Amino acid sequence: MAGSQRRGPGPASLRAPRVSGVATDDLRKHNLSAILTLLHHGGSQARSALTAQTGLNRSTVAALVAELEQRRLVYETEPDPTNQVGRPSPRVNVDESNVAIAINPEVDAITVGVVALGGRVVQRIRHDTDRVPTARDAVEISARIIRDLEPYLTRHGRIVGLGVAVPGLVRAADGLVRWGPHLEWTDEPVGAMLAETTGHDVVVGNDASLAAMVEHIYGAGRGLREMVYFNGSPSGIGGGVVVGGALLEGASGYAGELGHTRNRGVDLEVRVNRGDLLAALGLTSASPDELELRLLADTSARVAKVVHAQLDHLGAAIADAVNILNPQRVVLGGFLASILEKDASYLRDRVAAEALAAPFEDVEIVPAALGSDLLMIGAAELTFQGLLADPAGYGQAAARR
Amino acid sequence: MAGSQRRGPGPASLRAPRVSGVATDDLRKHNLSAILTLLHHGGSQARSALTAQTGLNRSTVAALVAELEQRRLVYETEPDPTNQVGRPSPRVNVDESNVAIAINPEVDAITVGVVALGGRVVQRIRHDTDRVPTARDAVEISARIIRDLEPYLTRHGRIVGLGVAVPGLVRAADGLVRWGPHLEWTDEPVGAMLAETTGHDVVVGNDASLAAMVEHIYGAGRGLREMVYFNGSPSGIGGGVVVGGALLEGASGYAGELGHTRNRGVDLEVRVNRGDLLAALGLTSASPDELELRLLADTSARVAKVVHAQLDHLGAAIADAVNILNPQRVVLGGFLASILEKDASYLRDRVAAEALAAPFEDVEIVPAALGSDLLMIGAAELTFQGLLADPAGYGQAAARR
DNA sequence: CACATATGTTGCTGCTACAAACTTATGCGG
DNA sequence: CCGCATAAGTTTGTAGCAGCAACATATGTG
Repeated sequence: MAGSQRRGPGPASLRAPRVSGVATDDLRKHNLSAILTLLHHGGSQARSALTAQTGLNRSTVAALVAELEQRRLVYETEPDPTNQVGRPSPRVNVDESNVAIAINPEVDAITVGVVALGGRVVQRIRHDTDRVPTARDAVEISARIIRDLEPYLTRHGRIVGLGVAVPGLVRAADGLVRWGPHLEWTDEPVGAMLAETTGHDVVVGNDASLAAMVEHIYGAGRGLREMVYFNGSPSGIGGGVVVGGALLEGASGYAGELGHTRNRGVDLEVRVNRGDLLAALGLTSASPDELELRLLADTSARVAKVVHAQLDHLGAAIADAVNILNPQRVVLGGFLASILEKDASYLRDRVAAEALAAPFEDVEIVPAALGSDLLMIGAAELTFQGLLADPAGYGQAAARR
Repeated sequence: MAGSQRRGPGPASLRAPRVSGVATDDLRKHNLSAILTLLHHGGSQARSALTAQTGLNRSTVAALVAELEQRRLVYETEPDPTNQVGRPSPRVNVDESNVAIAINPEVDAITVGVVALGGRVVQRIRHDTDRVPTARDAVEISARIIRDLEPYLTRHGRIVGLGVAVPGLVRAADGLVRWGPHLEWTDEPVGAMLAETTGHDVVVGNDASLAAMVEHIYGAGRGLREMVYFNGSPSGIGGGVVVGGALLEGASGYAGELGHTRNRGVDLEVRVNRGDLLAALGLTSASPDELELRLLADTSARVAKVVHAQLDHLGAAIADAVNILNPQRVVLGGFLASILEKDASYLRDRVAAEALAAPFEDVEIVPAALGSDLLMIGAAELTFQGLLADPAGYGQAAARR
């Protein structure tokens, strides 16, 4: 059984030739998807809660949950003692034996994780490399780790697929890494290589976009329809945009490159960068937490000046995003969260000065809520999207092969 | 019968508390909507073409068209002589007796138009004003014109509603005009006022966003899923963004303000403006066509310099949009189309210099395709969206009242 | 212990789209 | 001019889906 290789966010089928009609079986598919997605994103809950959220009849929900249970995607347990009148409703849980394998290649390590349906990171293996890994290195290292994990995972459940979070531009159509400046990758078909080597379905996405998606689903952007995410990492500024509750992909999957907006003739990430902060603090390296602590503890004018200079540029970039996209919330991750915490009102004033009043009124600027497992969950989420979109078809397709 | 007042683009129902489940009647609604939308946007066509495009069974399409016909939204006519083997398929036409009334207030005139389902502008009345109209002026003038038109329109068909294209920021929730700098309007409830006065449903939208929508449906962005539109008018630069085939609204309806991106410390529309072009050409005023002709005929270095300076800034703004949104096409309207035609390769080079290579590869930069009726069609389109989203429910609701 | 309340369960109904069989209208080749 | 191939309309019956009503069950309250 050869794995197939899919595009970035979202299952390939949604890209298929647009046919606008909808038949009765699409209906079932949609409702199964709605329920499984509610559980995957919202966690275990009473069946009656699903009834309320979907707006479907309770007999319909019972039937749908039964089908998902039969497909080993969820299971029901005894009702919680709720101290409420009325018959208690059974709890519906996602079946965590369905897992995705997440892969995140970086300049100094390859991290491979196992993420259960529902979003819990079950396992996480970091393989440090002594040089910047080539695409082939990354594939071989991950494949080796996966080979070791696989027997255990398939004995207790099934592997839905592989998801890769890459710091670089990923072509949606086929998961080709067009350009990864820090990894020095150009046009590397990582997805195809991994599919070939491991025999699993593979999806590939941009790391910051995936982080945006995860903050949207589980973090600081939860429940919002319009959100913009900026992430500051040692290697630059990445971003992601959520529109209408879904990650913005663009025509080819490159959308969301907020770090490369040309703010005053140069890229935003040239003016706003982690290195200058470290230098101002007199450090050569620091963990994200350490940087934030030192930054908040520092009271020197020199550091304040650097932070304000960076907030000026960041503010302008946020203002542009606010004018163009009119989001409900702007979420800042990485060191951008740290400089936000350092002087939030200054940043807000800078944005206010450059954005239009009306869209500015509605926007909140907040730090990211999630920590280090963000990219593992994001890569896995990419993989789960196919299953979530068609819970019935997915199992069938796998069985038919 | 009192008219109700709705938000900007899109029918209010879609904003209702998100219920994710879908029942059988939603299915019917969706398929009726799909067929009516195909006809409204694609024009009259053979029933068999609808079958092919929807992917539905031909008996299903026959039933759906019959229902639309019974609701007087479409009618079938004799098949075209196609010179093809096989039984000819009847032509299905939108029923043009369903009309929307479009209103466009400007600094020197109020234009009211009648637009038929299908997008044809049936009538267009321009009322010049001797001063910049207040919101009340605009409402009274339009209401008077509508009162005169109404008997004729209701005798032959029905008025679906009123659509208003306003040069300013419009709050989606209730159609309030938050800020219209050139009209000098602030927080004017034009929609509510018009609904009150005329008794019709009213929807209000931003003029440039509506223009973007129309270029997307009928013009230079036809069939695309991701498109960005910049419009250059005497009063500034407006914009609109199409994402996933739908106009981007943002959290409150203000999205798409591309003219106010802060390119080098000032708004784009300060650096790129029509006045400087006229001045360079030694003109004080000119029609759009005239400006374009003079611009293309001119060979002076002075004009070339002004054009190139403007293209520099426009190029940077387009590059930002390309990096963030990764559109398939960037469409330029108004005088922006004129400076594009003047030196398209220069603009392309400017964008190339500032945008990332990958998203730049996929983008075309083209002039707008549609002319002066753009805003009439756009305002009407806004009105038709409710009908298109639920062809059955719409008629019913009106009848029930 | 009776009652109100909320939910699960069961059997039936209506709606929707589909499939199959048949019919009709056209072009084409002899 | 006729028969055949083709493509589409039409008719009739069917499968699947969600909803609904009636009944059953489990909890809290007075």
